[in-house]
Amino acid sequence: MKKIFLKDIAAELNLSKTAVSLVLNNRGDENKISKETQKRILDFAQKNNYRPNQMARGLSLGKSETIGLIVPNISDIFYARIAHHIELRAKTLGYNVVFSSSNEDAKMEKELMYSMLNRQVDGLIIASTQKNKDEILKLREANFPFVLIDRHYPDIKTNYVIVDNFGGSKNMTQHLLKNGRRNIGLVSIKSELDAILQRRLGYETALVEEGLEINAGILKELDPFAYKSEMKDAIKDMVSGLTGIDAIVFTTHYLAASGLRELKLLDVKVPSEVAIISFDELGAFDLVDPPISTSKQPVDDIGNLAVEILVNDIEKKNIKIENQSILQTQLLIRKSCGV
Amino acid sequence: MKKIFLKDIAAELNLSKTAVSLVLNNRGDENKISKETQKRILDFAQKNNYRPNQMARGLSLGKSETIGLIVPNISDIFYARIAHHIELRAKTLGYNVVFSSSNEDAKMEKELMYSMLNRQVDGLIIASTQKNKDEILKLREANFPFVLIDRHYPDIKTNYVIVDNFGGSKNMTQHLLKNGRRNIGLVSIKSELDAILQRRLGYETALVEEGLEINAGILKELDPFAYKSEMKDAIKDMVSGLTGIDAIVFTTHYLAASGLRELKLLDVKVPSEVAIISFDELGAFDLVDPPISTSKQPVDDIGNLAVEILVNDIEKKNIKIENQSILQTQLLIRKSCGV
DNA sequence: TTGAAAGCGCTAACAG
DNA sequence: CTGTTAGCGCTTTCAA
Repeated sequence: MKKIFLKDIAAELNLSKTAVSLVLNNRGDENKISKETQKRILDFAQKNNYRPNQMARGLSLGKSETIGLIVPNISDIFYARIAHHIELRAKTLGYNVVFSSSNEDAKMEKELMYSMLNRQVDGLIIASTQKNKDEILKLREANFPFVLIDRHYPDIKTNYVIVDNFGGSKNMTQHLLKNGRRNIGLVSIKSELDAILQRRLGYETALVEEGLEINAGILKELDPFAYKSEMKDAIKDMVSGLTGIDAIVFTTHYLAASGLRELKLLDVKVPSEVAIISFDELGAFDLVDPPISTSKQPVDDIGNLAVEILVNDIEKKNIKIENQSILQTQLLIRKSCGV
Repeated sequence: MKKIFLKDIAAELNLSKTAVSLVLNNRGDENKISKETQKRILDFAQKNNYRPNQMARGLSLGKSETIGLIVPNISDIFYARIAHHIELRAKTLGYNVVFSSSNEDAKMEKELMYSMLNRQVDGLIIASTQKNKDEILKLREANFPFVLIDRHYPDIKTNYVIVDNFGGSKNMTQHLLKNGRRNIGLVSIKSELDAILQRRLGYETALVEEGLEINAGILKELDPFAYKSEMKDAIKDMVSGLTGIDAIVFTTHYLAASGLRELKLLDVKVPSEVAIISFDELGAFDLVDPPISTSKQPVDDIGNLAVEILVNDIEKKNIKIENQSILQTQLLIRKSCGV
């Protein structure tokens, strides 16, 4: 089965490339090409398994019908799930998706953005490092369609789909308070990410509204690339007699998983001695010992919405209106909270 | 910052497009273009942030420097991890990757293959549904570079990177036997996938070699799309007085997770009453109650190897030699086995 | 060393 | 209704 081109089918059928192209792009009627001719073309193309060269098509059209997706790490189940929904939605709308992981590295992210632009993606969905303000601004200036997910730039007007990190985190903390925990610690990562700041703020706000104090001893911020090794000391420190916390809020699922490992190693009883709760979850959080409570993020909505907003921008070109969605998280209470 | 093209920089510098193109592709020396001219070009390109249009380049070159990845489901942590490693390795070798999920659907998979071919990917990495033999054969005939991962077609000679499903599964089962379990059940999915068959075979072989019998009561094969709802009965059946199994081998991580859920609901003590072990694992299997033993797959090696083999084929074009790797799994023993 | 020109495969005015 | 023609942006012979 050898490759067949547009011109081949034109030649074979004694027609012009134009006619064939038109028909194959469903513009036959519109250009008043006889039903009969159309059928001949379609049949022939079908029978010979004609497959247009998308590079040629893209070059000519100035678009690729491809969406670029940049996430910190595709092997993080959270982003993998989002990617899946993005892919599904994109497919139904006629778009492919190329993805890349930035590894939280600003320079890499910038590279990826340009690499994808070079490849003529029609739009970009980015879970940003939040360290490439200039590049994001450039995209905006250039009127290039893009939507930020999970992480946005609070002081730039862009499309974005994020979750209510503040609210979700506050909820989690309030739940612990409601259940009698008074000495609640936070384990987070050192980060400028707004999402992370908001989660911390939600936590702090809940405490403050309850008239409780926050001090360094109960607020740990670990190096995002060394949290596993730093976790032990952090946990040890928190559960020691000095601070003696009775609950911990973790701002990400991997922190919660890692934290629980250390708690077990230290033989701290969860939840009787220390309750824990996590922002976002891993697939098996309900099976863990004890099952971990969580503020669950609506990954499907994030993915679907992002694609819809993006494709709308790509096709309608009404990029002027920023489309900003803040989705709610869902509080799932499990045994790790002690209730 | 407006877009700049090859011809712009040629015009600006009073050179020909050829010269500029040559230099930009590192073929300046080879074509004896003066160092000075080269520097002028490079500097100008750099300063003006020249970005070649990859569609044009690809069209001209007949290749895209893009690898297509087709997996059953990118949100399965197993494939997400592989994807991550594929992406990393591909990037270092100068390739991008487009991915899509087939959802285990043969027709979809075929669609995706062609869609990617249309987009002129230079090669394909496929974790196949194993239901598209004809298409795979066509790829082979066409001498198109591709490598199968995770699942291969046992009766077709192709490149592939898979794991030793039989051995891994046999190991798991033998471990249970060694620890005194005599009535070991299997929970798998109804599937023609060789990987799944091999896992079952490994289990059966271990039993048979021990002189034990296999009967329908201890061998459950669930519908891959309805395993969650079917799991309850399967488990109930196995632990009932009639069959009274004392251990279960799960052939996938999601089956293990789901099975453990049901065991808990039925108040079956793991591992004292029933030990469990899983082929492949979820991120939190060590935190689960009890921590689940597993045959861990080397996702990094799978990804890296696949890319290396593929790129080698793409670039060296020595597609004649099939490169077939069967990697070993790693048995991780945790509490769910009772030791 | 350099440049003109053809061509990759497809689309889209425009003229007939 | 159909065909001619001119690109899309880049690479690459081939001749100068």
